[in-house]
Amino acid sequence: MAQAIRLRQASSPLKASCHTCSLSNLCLPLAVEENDLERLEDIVQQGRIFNRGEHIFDQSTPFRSCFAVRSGSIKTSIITENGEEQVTGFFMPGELVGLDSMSSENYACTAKALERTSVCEFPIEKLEELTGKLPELQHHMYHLMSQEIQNSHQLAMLLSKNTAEERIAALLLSLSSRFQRRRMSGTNFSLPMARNDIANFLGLAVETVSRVFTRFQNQGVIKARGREVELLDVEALQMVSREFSRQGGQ
Amino acid sequence: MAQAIRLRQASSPLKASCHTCSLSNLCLPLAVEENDLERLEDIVQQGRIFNRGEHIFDQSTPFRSCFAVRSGSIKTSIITENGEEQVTGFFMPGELVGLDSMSSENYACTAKALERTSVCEFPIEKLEELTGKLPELQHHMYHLMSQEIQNSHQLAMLLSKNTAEERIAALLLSLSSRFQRRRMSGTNFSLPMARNDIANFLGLAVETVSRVFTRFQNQGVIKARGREVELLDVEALQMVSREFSRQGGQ
DNA sequence: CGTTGTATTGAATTGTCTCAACGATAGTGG
DNA sequence: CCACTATCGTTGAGACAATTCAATACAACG
Repeated sequence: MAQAIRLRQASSPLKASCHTCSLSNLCLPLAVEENDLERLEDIVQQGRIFNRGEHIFDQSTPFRSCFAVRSGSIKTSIITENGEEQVTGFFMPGELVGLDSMSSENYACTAKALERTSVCEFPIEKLEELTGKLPELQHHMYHLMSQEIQNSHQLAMLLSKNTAEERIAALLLSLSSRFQRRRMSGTNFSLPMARNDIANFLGLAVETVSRVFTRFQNQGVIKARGREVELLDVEALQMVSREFSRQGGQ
Repeated sequence: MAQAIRLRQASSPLKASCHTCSLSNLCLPLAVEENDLERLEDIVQQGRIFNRGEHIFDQSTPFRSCFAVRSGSIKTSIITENGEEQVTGFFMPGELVGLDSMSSENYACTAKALERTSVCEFPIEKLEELTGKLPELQHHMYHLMSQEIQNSHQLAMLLSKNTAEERIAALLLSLSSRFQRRRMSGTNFSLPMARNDIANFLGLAVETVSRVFTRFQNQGVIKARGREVELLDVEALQMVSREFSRQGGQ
């Protein structure tokens, strides 16, 4: 008892304030009734900070928690038997990382901070227990996981049918809309990831990514300097990204 | 009351017998305690049969149910804005279709029977309700969805980094192991899908698929006649499928 | 001011696609 | 049972997008 009180007090300063979190409309709290929010907050460990390059978790280590990005950004990747890396996703604030590991004892991928990043941790047993009690939350979990499947299908589609230009246009637009969701500029942002990661993620050579960037720039569609990107002609990008199958019919 | 009894009686002959189903070790019953199995059986609609080419459900129609394949096989695909088709998966007996639609009002893809196919239907509201009551079942749902995410990542990887030969070898091995799971021959089976579907799924041209098949055949790795396939040298296929990155190192 | 990692640019190579023709197979109706 | 037709699968030759290899430019950092 006394211990319970002590714990509660001790964790109080660290305890999540989903109530006040600006991302609550994107993250798990979205699904939770105001009066149940405390129960979610009770299981969250909040405020862990990772520096650029640090691992949030590692492939093949015991799967314990899912993580919500609070600020910064994360890349997930799989290391194959050959030692090759495959980037499987980029995660921005409000997005949940680790859903692909819920089928195994160990993490299915490695999550790495692309910049100084703060996360909220949801221990999986507690989360599962809670979703069993809160149907809305369970529904939301299904929703998120399903979304992840769809995203991955979209990616597979992009990789199997689209040209380098189309893939990069699609990525830029995806990032753009994700920035916008957070009420940041959708046309003027800085890429959290290196060219290398983009290339890997999109199944291209780094050189190709570079070439496409400059090609877009020459066409006046974007302005790029290193990681700093400005989308000058969003419509053109949209054209490009869905303009496969039709030949040249701009 | 009387109605309840009537319903129970009426549905009795159609009611699922997960108890006796040979696929219960792959499907949802896997996660359910013996004494809870009835509750799962209560929500299942079993025994719907579809002929080759018939749609189990259609993209953009209201999402109502997930389906477990009982016999036969299913392909799922997305139709893009351009009218292009993208095959997103093949489903064999014991596997669950529709998980990618749980984030939306409507089905995210179309499911089509590749041959005469029998399915069990799980209405989604009832399923969600039940998973809220049976933690093991909830866990299993998370497991399946997570698996689906991983599969899709694997596919993305295959599409982005591997050659035509590697992709096809991987597909053949995947099918092989899925046949084996059902205690069927893993080296001698007939492909449920057309070359066209294989090509679409793997992001290749039909011609390329054809060429690789004959190449494998000339190398004595497989024997193929139409959809009938025999894997003559499984190890060679395994070599091929994971032998990217290393150059020429047979 | 080198050093290291990251990004860009160029030239040559190649795997896969496209286009096109042909063969095989299955289903249909006379 | 045999054409007839449609669909599916195979094979060949040329084109092209992206890769690979190689060199250079740029930025951050101790």
